[in-house]
Amino acid sequence: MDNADHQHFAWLARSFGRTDYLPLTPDDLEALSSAGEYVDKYPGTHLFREESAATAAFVIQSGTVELYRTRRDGRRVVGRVHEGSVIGDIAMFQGRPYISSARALTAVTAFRLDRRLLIPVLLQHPTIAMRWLVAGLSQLELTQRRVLRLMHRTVKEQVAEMLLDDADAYGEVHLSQASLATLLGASRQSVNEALSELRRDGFAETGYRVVRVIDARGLAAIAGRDAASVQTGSMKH
Amino acid sequence: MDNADHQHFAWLARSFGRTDYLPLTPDDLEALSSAGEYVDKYPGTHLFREESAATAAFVIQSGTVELYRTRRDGRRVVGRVHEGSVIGDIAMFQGRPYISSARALTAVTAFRLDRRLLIPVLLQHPTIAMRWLVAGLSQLELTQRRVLRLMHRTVKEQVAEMLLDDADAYGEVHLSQASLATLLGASRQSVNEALSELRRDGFAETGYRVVRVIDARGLAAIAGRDAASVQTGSMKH
DNA sequence: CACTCACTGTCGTTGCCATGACAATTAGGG
DNA sequence: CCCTAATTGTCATGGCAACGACAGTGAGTG
Repeated sequence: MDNADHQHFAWLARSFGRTDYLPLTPDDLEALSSAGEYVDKYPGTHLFREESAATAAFVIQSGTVELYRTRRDGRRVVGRVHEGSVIGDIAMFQGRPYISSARALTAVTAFRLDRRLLIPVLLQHPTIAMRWLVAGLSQLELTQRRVLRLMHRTVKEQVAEMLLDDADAYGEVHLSQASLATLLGASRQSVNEALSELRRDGFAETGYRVVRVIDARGLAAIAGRDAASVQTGSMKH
Repeated sequence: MDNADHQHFAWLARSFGRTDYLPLTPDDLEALSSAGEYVDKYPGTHLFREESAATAAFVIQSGTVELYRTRRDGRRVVGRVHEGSVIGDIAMFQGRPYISSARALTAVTAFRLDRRLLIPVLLQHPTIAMRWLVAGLSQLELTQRRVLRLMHRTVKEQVAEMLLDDADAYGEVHLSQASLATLLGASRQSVNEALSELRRDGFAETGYRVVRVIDARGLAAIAGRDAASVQTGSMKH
């Protein structure tokens, strides 16, 4: 497992955990109800583990799931997902192993869609299958575009862009600086250096495994975006 | 249109023109025959143009098609495709504009699959639709992995890898150094510098709009497929 | 056969960032 | 409540590549 592959998997796992990737509606789930069942997970237990065969996809109903990958030098958390998210679906469709592990952080209820049961049902509901797969295509393309947008910019610009894209509802990004560095393909030291400057200039605050966005407009300026595309909701006064 | 987007589109166009992306079999085409018709194109005429609505996908039956993108500073050829290739399909499924222009270089016969006719037929043949879309997903993922594999290596290593991956049956890559630079996200000068060294060491020859692979093994060694040079440098992150 | 445009080939300068080394701080388990 | 592992914070060094500038060469056109 070399570094580029690790980065690839980290992005994919993170990408498909995003709140804007919600390929299935409640109506869809209703139609697919015969292809799976509800499962309850205690905190700390796994929905699936990386490298194992992707026999099922999961739709989170309630609770929080942590996505991470393991390497020689330890775990790297790549993201957290909540209700509505669909995880493990792309690996399942491709018949590949899961690209990340998924572990319940809180008590979790999920709808488990078993591959063997799901495929025949999808063949009876081809519109759902096509919407789902097209959503996956779009998400993959978006991810690639994000990666390429980050490629040839300074680490400071990359960090600023990353913070804007990945901040949660409280303006916080719950990733270690090492995880950020992995996603950006930069060194931990450079990320730290960039965060130091952002902190000094009052754009962000840093803590243990967390970065808080303070001034989204300032970050957007650094990231080289036009201010119109900032997603904070507090933009319009 | 900024540079990262251009690079993104160039990779996608190139990716889906690859000989290993052949999502449809002759049997599939037989089943889909009512969704389109054969079209003949004279050399120099276009199958489709970038930015226009993707109303159809094309399956090349015979002849050579050139894929290129246009920028302020001129055309950039991103690849050439031959019989069996399916082009324009991903944009069509997503309902997005074409990401590149496709122009016949020789006399070309293609099967044109019109979106409005195709979708209903695919809903009657959901297995074909699912295979097609899953092939698209895999191709996109492969592309992203290729991009990330190239990211944190020297330009010389990137060029070596690119030549190996993209050489045709005669060991030739028909791209200008500027096009290579765009795909790699490097400067034209650096690509030229790298090619100079490869030429000096007898691994490749360069000409006008063409690079010939002379010593594939030597290039493979430079591309970092030996464990020594790559692994040590990428341990830490 | 001019003439133009696109492309190749080179040279300095400048600056960003990977790397290694090490101290300080925080979490979480026993 | 200690103790270890994980994480953050900082510095010096060296190397690669972007950038600007410009000369030389190939290809197509009228």
